[in-house]
Amino acid sequence: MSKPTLSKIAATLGLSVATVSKALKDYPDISFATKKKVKELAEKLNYTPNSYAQSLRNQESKIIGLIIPEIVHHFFANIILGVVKAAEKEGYLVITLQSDEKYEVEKKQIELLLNKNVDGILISLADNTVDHKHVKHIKDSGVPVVLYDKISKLINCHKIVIDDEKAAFDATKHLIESGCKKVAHIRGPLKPQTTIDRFKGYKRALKHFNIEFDNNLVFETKNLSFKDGKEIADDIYRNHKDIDGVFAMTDLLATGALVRLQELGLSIPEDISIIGFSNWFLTKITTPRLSTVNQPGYEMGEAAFKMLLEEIDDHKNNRNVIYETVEIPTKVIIRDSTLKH
Amino acid sequence: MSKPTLSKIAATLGLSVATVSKALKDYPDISFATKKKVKELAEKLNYTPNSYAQSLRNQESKIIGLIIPEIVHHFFANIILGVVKAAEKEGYLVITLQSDEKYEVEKKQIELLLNKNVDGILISLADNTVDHKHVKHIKDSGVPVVLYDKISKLINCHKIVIDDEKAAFDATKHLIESGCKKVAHIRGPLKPQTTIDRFKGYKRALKHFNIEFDNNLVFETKNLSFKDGKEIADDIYRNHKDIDGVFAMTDLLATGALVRLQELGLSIPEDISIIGFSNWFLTKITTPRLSTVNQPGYEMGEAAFKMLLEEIDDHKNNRNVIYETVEIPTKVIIRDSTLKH
DNA sequence: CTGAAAGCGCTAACAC
DNA sequence: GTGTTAGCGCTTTCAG
Repeated sequence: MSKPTLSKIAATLGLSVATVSKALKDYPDISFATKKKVKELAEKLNYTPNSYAQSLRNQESKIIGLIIPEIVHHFFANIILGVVKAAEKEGYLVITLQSDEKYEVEKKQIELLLNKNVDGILISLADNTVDHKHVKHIKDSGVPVVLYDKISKLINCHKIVIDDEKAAFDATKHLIESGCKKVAHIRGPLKPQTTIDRFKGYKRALKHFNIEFDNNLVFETKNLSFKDGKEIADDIYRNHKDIDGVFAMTDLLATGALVRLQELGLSIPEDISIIGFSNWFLTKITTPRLSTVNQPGYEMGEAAFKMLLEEIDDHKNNRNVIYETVEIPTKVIIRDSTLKH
Repeated sequence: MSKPTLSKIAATLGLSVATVSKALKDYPDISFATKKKVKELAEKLNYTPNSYAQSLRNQESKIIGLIIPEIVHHFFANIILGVVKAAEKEGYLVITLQSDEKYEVEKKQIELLLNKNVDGILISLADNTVDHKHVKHIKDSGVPVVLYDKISKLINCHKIVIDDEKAAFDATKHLIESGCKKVAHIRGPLKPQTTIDRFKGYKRALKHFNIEFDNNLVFETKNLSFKDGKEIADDIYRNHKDIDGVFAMTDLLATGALVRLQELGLSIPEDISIIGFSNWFLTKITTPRLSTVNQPGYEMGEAAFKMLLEEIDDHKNNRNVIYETVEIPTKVIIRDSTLKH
């Protein structure tokens, strides 16, 4: 019951291995009769080419690597799905690895993937990744690489991102246009670019509506956790009664604030509007349902794979590539935690 | 800048390919001096073996396949993570594919994986999978396969499961022991085994406490959705005022019921206790926080990989295997939606 | 202690 | 139209 090979088919048919190979691939210089014979037997034996041999011969595996900071995560899981489905459509399979948001792990995993001779690598940088030698190393090895979501401007390659600044601008704009006069922002720690960009978008929206920026209305959290959201809500309730709108940098923070403010007796959105960010699953099941910004993970994954494939092809054909950064559009999703206008 | 190979190292060192290969693998019949020379040069050139060639030669790829019904799913994402991390530790990489809970897709993906000559396959059967020829085909191809979570008793292979019946028994028992007199059950559609087993566990718990089973207290839903949970809650409120405990077959159903019952003015857990199933992330952020049953995805993934690896080894060494079914223990997690006792 | 040689299964240039 | 040959890079047996 061992796997049929070209040589076995060749032997039973009294042909050469080369002829069988060509027959199966419909080379024009093989007679119709031979092709028929070969294909029939191959079919009957359930022949499939040995992929190791093909890879060795063709120097390509039709496998790509995907490094993701956190697999158990609504947004990132959507990215995985987008990549996997897009890849499958094009005959590629995906090896997924989790970097745990750690530079050291990321580095090791790049080596694993490179040693496996994958045809390309998709990677979202860990938050604490500052040095980029490891990504450089991928490029030096002649392996195409595409950065998605958390990128670095210092690396020259294709990139797939969302425009965090614009998305945050839109979210804040929605709050203001729906009637909020005093809009607070719950942000994350200083470092990652996403935090900075969303903060910038918030500020730009205020400016756009001629509202003076007030640093007392910006609340910084360490963990982006549900609990952090609740604590900020306490602070708002006690010390900033005049706040009537909150743009939180993640849905989890927003949900924490939403839950706590209601516990404290406020009505949402009548007393205070809240909008989150990411459109996580949980936004659909809060009471009231949370307005948010859709962060299109699936589409990003899809786009990232397509760009990678393009580069793989360019690479095979020795075309030189001009690196692009593609922005996937976001959209404000208005549910019930903000006022309509 | 092309990849160094054994023959390049051999050439520059004036040795044969065979010697270099053996030196790198510390064969005892190579002199220390030669080993040193070879290793130093390999190190310097950053030599890594070509994995295609190794695979072809050794007939193994150190890659396994993982077929999962739904990637964007808290429980399944945890399984992926468990598999990926356990595999990485043993030098294996994981190709992940999503079957969309469809038999046809499942079948196609098994072929993809088999054609890629993976060393083994991990698969959770789609809900609508009834025929098992495709899994049989894996075994016939001589590729180890382990079933996890959604299994079939008709297939003879290693399996990793939780004891749904016992878990449901424990959940119901907790409700009864904490004082509930009339315990309802929200269940899913008839087919999947998990639904059946959890229903059985519910019934056994009633029996264990000498409570008569009442089919009017069993609510069947089609989609296991948040909305379904809400609708059942309406039904309970209108027609079954005496129900004081609910065991829902998923956290989402439980959350729907919890939200709706509170909207209707009931206090939880004072008027009615609710317990869910799976310990999804969302259970921690409901108000009150949802009691549930922990479904250990990470551990299942880990265990599934370990079993697969064992079988891969057995297979390599021509040991014949006795198939086992391993149960990963679950645990009732008491939070605030059920009474303490 | 080292190397020659065979072979894993497939592809493609070239010869016949 | 078909076959021969070489080779992808590595491992391992066997001879020296």
